[in-house]
Amino acid sequence: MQVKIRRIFSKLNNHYGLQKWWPARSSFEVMVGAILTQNTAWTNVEKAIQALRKHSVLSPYKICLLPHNDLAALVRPSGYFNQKAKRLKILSDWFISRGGLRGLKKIETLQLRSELLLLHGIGPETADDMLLYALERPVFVIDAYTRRLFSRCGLIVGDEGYDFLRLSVEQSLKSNIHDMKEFHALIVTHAKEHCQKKPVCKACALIGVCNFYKQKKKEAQIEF
DNA sequence: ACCCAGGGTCATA
DNA sequence: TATGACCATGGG
Repeated sequence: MQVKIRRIFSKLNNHYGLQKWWPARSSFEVMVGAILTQNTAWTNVEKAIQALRKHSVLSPYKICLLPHNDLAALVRPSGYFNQKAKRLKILSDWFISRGGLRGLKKIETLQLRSELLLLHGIGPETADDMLLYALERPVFVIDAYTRRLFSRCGLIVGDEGYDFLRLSVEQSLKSNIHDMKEFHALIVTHAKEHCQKKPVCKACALIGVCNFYKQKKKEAQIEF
């Protein structure tokens, strides 16, 4: 398991190269993006971020002060705009109450993670996005792509818990923050470019990562 | 016209 | 605990 995970990381890394995630201008923007991208295409998130920037409200203080309807209108392109407007306000309120970025840096990783998970609208993946990419903590992000890839590679059955997968990757990469940032980014890049809506994933075969193929909407798995 | 996207919450059984 | 409904826009 550990060896296979490292092998997948290595192959993706050799093929796609450095990813340099997360695309954002500040830690707070990473957190905003993490909420906005929930079950949403990143291209839509970019439009929402641009709108927030254009109106100069991409800060926790501005978001707290902005009326709900105005905020919802700005994040409209990212979908679920009513939910996400509320979640952004909850995040901003917490961000300020914990002393901003300076305050957050003083908090232990596990404490930070449990606090994030208590916020309404922030689940495991969103919290871990924030911890890894905004707060530089050694926490890996498990998303639907990771599960799918690992499943196709025969590493997992599919019903493993979130934390089991997260800890498995964290151990495999020896809690190296840079590698964890890259690995998650590589998995997303790979999935977006080659594993969607194609009968045969040429990249998987080329890279030798998962060699999956589809048959009439049903996936078939080949041994890794 | 349908399917999916870098999830999470809530109600029900 | 395990499914299903719901949230909503934009691109393929």
